Amino acid sequence: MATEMNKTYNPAEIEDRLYQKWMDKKYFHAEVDRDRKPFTIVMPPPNITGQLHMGHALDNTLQDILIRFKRMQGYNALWQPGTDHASIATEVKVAAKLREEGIDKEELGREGFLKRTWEWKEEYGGRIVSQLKKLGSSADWDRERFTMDEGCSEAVKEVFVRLYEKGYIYRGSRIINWCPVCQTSISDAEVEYEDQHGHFWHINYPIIGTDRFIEIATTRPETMLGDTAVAVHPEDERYADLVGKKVLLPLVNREIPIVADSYVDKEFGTGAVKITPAHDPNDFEVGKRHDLPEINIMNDDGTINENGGVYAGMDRYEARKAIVKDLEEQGLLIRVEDHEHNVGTHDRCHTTVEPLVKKQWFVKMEDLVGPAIKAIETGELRFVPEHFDRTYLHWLNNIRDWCISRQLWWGHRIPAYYCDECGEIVVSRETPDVCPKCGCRHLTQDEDTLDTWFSSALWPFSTLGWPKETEDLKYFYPTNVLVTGYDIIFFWVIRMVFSGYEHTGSSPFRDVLIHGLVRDELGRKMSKSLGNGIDPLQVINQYGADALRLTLVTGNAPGNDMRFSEKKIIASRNFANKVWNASRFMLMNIEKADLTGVTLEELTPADRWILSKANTLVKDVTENMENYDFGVAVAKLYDFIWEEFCDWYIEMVKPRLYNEEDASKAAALFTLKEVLSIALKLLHPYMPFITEEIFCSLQDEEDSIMVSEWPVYREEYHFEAEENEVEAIKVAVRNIRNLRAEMNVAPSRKAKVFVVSEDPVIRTYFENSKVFFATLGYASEVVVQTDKTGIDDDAVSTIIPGAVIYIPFADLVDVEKEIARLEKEEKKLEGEIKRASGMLKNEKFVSKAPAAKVEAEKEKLAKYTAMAEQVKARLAQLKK
RNA sequence: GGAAUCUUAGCUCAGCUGGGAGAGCAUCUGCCUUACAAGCAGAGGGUCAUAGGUUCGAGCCCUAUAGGUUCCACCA
Repeated sequence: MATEMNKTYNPAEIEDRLYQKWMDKKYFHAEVDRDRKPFTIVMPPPNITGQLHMGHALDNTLQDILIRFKRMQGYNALWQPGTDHASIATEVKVAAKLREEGIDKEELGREGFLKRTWEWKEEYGGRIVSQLKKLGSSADWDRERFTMDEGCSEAVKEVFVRLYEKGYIYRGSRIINWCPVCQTSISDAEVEYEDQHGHFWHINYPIIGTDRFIEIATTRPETMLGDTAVAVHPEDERYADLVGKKVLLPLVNREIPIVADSYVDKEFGTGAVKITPAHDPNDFEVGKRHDLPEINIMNDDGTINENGGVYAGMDRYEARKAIVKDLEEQGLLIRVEDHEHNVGTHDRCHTTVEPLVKKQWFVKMEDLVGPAIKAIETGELRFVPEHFDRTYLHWLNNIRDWCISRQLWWGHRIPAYYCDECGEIVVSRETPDVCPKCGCRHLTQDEDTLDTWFSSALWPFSTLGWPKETEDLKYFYPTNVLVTGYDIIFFWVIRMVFSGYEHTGSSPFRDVLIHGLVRDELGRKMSKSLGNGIDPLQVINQYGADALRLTLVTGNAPGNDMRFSEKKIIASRNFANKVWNASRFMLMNIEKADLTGVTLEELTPADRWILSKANTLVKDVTENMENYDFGVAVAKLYDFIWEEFCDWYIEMVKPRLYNEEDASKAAALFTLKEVLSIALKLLHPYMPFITEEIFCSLQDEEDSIMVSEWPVYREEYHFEAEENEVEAIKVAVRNIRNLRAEMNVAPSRKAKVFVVSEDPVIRTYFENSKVFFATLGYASEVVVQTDKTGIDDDAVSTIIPGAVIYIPFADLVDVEKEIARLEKEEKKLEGEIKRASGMLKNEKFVSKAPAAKVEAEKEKLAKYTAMAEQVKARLAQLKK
């Protein structure tokens, strides 16, 4: 395989093949194993209507990174996948499809509609799953679940009955948010507020028994049809004498009272408010306080009903126009102002929501939420980044009862039955045959279904078998971490947490890793309407899943939004190619080599240096990954692989590999293989495909990198002295390159390099490194000596700590330029000296700073002082 | 109205418990050096939003201000 490797990495050739291999080998599958520690993540179930978008790609990449990391660390790692039935989204989609076929949902009937929806689910529900696979997701697909499968449905029923029996679920007439288009109630969380231009209509209501009027102002004149009072503030002198009087509601000619209620803001509008208890949440409360009738004037589709008199049958906006016109004709409309206001809309269809009084099912939240609040204090639940616990707590502390019934067909039908004879409500796991109260056999099940999130709330345990006490549940639950976006904390995270405590006695997960949104290049949200969405599948096809994954994690800190762009993808693709070529280089050289029996004693300082660096990398990457700092971890990996390993180590090693006589060739190959293998393993969670492909060509004995052992820090790989040694050589090489570049010396022009040092340790460094120092420093010969014997006075030079390096370029030297270069160096050193000595002269620094810090500064000062002296001496010589 | 968060190189962003400002892209100079031109070597570029404070020492901690983003609440 080695010699067949392409010059550039081609992901399309390998990704599907490797994914199939992983599936065939069951690497993603986890079984209960009491001898191993579990590590569990539940996948936020994507909607069956969904198409993979960048948000999914980010969310699932993060989870896959974690699960692959933990799996390699030896945990029994389970990533539990599945899909969500997405009640409204799916129902709307299927209804639309039926309409295209000329079929009306209502005519088809509930049963027929559900049959068609299940068929639709079978056909399209798996689409998002196959897309997640393209991304490389190592979820346990054998355990794939669906929120409406048998087990999850049983869990839902169980929870409903239990909560009902404990008094947490009740049915009542309350003001709820109604979507006239979807024709269902929705919860507060599903209402999205939008700024809209509107008007403020000032209307005169005539006061009965006088010739006076009271002026009210409204943004929704059509609701006056349902007015049952006018309210003023109790301390408003302007209206004090009017409280208790009655007004004649215009157009409707209903007598309604003027009441005093502190809800009214004296300063706002006219200080008098029309009260429509059936169509406004605040008015509803006022109505309750003053015992006002609730007059519903609207049908479910947003048209005016029979209570609206002549306006009956009109759409709510038509009625508004008509009413304004009629008021104007009667001279009751005083003026119209422009008005900016926030209007609640349905988050699915963006229709303006209509507050209506309806009989619905609710979950009483106050007591249920207690443990979820406490979980933050006790640390049983932790947000990453931490500040999201404030968002979470704020919502919990202000929570209102959760409206859970939906007037939809696709979903879990509410397990409540009504007796046709006596009206008794029976909530039961089984369909009851007889009414427990009157004994008749005429019971009808509630027509409504439950909010989609009611079942999602149970996802972490329903997928593991709850309410049965399964082995899976006992072993894999509670799960370790939940990965999700901040946009879903209210909908989902909170509801899972209180459900977990209520039904299983513990938080469903310990950590919640929050990520941000993937935005477009200009920082805008990716959306269908803007058409600025980038299709992850297209990116995968063009650049590979690994490049996509890498792009999504680089430079991305937890909780922060990121911008996605073609440029970033290309950078990631280039890195993949870099890794590919480094491996190609290795494989081209390793073929004939026999590495058995190579010991650490045989390694050169360069080998030990890179091994030691790799060892540190293992520690850094592991630590950062444990803290969910994937962006930091991957940056360290990137830098190590590209700079240290490719640009330095591989270049250092080339002379040894190209020389058949070199006795340390095997040591070099051993090191290359060892370091590359470590780096690939660390990189695998981020870039699973390319690392697997290379690893398999590298290792014969192991099946797959994804089940290989995660590297650990090894004391025997720690070589501090060699690290210092090679770093010193790197400084020398860099100085020489810089010097040559500034003098415009072509790389092809080699020159003799003299290293002059009185320090025997430094001299040994260069003796040890001659083999690569020569090539990296473009030297025809490297001479290490203790003094300047035999070096031309006008050789160019560069000063490094402990040594001066001379390169005789007789014909090239421009003394003026050389002096200028050295003076620049001198100035730089003097700056350093000033800084260090300044700190050391500060008594407070010396007495208060940690001793190690003070010591380090002293050493630096000595080093720079010595170097500055060398520079000065050299300058004096040149200026002679 | 309340809250969170951000403001660091031309652009996009890192910067871990406070201890000499980083990366990628872009720019400029050289290189087709037998792993890679999707590459190599070198260079330039930042009063870390502003003003105070704490500290021996602040990009990092505290306070205020300005601007951006987001969330929550909402006056009819």
